[in-house]
Amino acid sequence: MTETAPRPTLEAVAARAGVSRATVSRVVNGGDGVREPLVARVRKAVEELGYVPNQAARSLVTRRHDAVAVVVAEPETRVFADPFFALQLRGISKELTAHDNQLVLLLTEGRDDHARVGRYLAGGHVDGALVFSLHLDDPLPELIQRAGVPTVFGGRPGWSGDRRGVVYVDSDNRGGARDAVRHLVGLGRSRIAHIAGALDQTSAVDRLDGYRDVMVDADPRLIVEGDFTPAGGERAMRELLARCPDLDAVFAGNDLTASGALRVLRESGRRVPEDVAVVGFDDMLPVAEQTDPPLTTVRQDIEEMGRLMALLLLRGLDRHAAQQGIGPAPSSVVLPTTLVRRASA
Amino acid sequence: MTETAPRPTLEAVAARAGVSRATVSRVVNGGDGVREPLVARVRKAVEELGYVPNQAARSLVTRRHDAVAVVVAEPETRVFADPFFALQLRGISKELTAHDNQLVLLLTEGRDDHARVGRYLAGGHVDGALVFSLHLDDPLPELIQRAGVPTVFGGRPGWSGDRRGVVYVDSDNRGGARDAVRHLVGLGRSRIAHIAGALDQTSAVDRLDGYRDVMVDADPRLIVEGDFTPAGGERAMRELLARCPDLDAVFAGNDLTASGALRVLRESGRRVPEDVAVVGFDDMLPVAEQTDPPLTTVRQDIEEMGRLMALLLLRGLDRHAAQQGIGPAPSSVVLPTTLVRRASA
DNA sequence: CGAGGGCGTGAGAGCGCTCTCGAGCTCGCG
DNA sequence: CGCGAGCTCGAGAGCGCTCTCACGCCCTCG
Repeated sequence: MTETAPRPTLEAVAARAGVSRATVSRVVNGGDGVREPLVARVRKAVEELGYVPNQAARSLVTRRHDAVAVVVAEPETRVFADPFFALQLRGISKELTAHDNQLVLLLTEGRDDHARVGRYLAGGHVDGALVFSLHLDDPLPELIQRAGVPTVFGGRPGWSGDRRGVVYVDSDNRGGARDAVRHLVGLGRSRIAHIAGALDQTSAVDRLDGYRDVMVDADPRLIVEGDFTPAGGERAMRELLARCPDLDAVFAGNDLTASGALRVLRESGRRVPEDVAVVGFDDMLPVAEQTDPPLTTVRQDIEEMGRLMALLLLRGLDRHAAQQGIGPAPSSVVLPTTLVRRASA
Repeated sequence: MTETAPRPTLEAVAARAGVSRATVSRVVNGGDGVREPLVARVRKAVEELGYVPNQAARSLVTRRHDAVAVVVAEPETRVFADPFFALQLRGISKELTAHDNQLVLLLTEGRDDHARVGRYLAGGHVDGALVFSLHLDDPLPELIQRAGVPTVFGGRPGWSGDRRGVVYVDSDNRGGARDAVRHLVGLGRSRIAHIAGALDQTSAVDRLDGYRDVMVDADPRLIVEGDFTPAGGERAMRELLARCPDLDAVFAGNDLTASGALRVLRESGRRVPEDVAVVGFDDMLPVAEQTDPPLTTVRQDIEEMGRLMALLLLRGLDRHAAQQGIGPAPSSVVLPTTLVRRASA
């Protein structure tokens, strides 16, 4: 806790360099149209005074903030239990930093928080928003749409409203799930179970759909809804073993679920992969590599998803600033997944 | 990606309510000294126009931003591998939100980023900073000290510079470690090993000190430096078993380390806790509860640490604003830990 | 009944910046 | 040698807000 010193203004720099405020401003913002000797003088003055532009004053006139809100709807603590969120955040941070934008983090906690977030976004404090809205019934996307803030969603928003202009970045959950199940089929398995994630999330739904694409007439008893947690995986696996003791493979909705399932399989005396082959989803490294046996899983590049979200948003903002001029309107991106073979299948 | 509508200004509200800008401003900022009928009229106009104050304009004159930077120095990906960071962030977010402050997240990636962060903080874009600086040789604290931004550190900064006025929030790592080791002693164990964290972090050093407090003349071969990861725990455990096959207990630097150690112990045919008792640190729930056997560990309230950091900073800022007037200068806080007994010791 | 003291309100300056506009200069070409 | 085009630069307005200050009103007290 130290004292804040008074900071030099444009005026001060101008005086020191013997030029006008306007010229200093030009130099600070790129220096086009200013002759070299002056540029040098101004740069020197800036350096000597340790001048840093006052962002508030600048925003006041430009109406840009060079700041982006990242909204994480977090009704459950689950989001924090796995590193998913952190990785995505890192990707976002990298991209924003590269474009000199700030990251304003908004974590929501329950319904009343939504209003707060809506107000903040509508308040025009940021140029755009990156929104993680996991659940189908989430009111947040609608709120944001109404706030009129340029937005990119993380994951396909499961959302019944007006879909025009909605931009999102997602993994190819369905395709990845198909690859996983096909892999199991290729291994000669036929009684392939699926532990889904909570089905109010589009990622869980899409993975289930992918499973069904391959297992066209699957025994419905082979499908159980989990919740993307290890504990949920255990519960689901127990139920599956009770229902269908003859199952010979499990496609788990994510790696955490798979880790729980593996534990239960081991307890029950099943050998993995000999008796039951297991495939996960995510390739969450600390999890997938540390399970026993190491997990065969579907990799999605989470950090890249974050990076891309930020990139898409910034592109959109540029377009916005340029009066819809340059380039095509950004559209949603679905990233491919890859199957990573380890020992469990 | 939608259009942004033009937002109403104070002027507009004033016109609609038939009062001056000054009066509207007063109402918006609490309404003291304005008579009831006017207050009501202004409130109505605000409501009808959907007026939201322009934060940039406000900051320009008040020199407050109601925003706090959270700086996470992250030379290693480790920070993201465990939910530690996310939990702390959540605590911070809650407290900031409760005081209507925004959270600006700054993730650093390598040395060159430090300069960027320093510049940003010095730029006066935020009122204060919460800094997680894990490593002893980190230049960040010094940079920030020089930037003159009110700051609270997460974890005791291991830092050779001027310590006056440095405020931090930390767990009682040393005391917690003592409790853990005493517990093992109480269980009748005498060959108690310690897998430390990377010793360029104060938390690791403090825990090691706590271990030494109890094991005053410990066999030095019983101490191995790990790195707070499961893989590091495995490596360390192997080395310990090779060096001291007769060990009967392990105090691991954190839960992740313990999980790795448990795996190696199981491999080597040791029973836990019968042959070797194991205690961890953190009580990281998804980890500690899911190990086999469930982990006895030292709990620290991570979210509370975050909350407290934010609270301390905001208090400091108030004092700052009030010309050092009210209340005592905030000082560092060390939070107590508690031993959580499960099956592993 | 008049003077004095609040209290509530409005006028206006100014926070630090960007950006438009016009003045002055240089240069090229007829 | 003259004139217009094209640069470079400075003057000044204004972004939306807060805050000081002064003015007018009402109330109180002598």
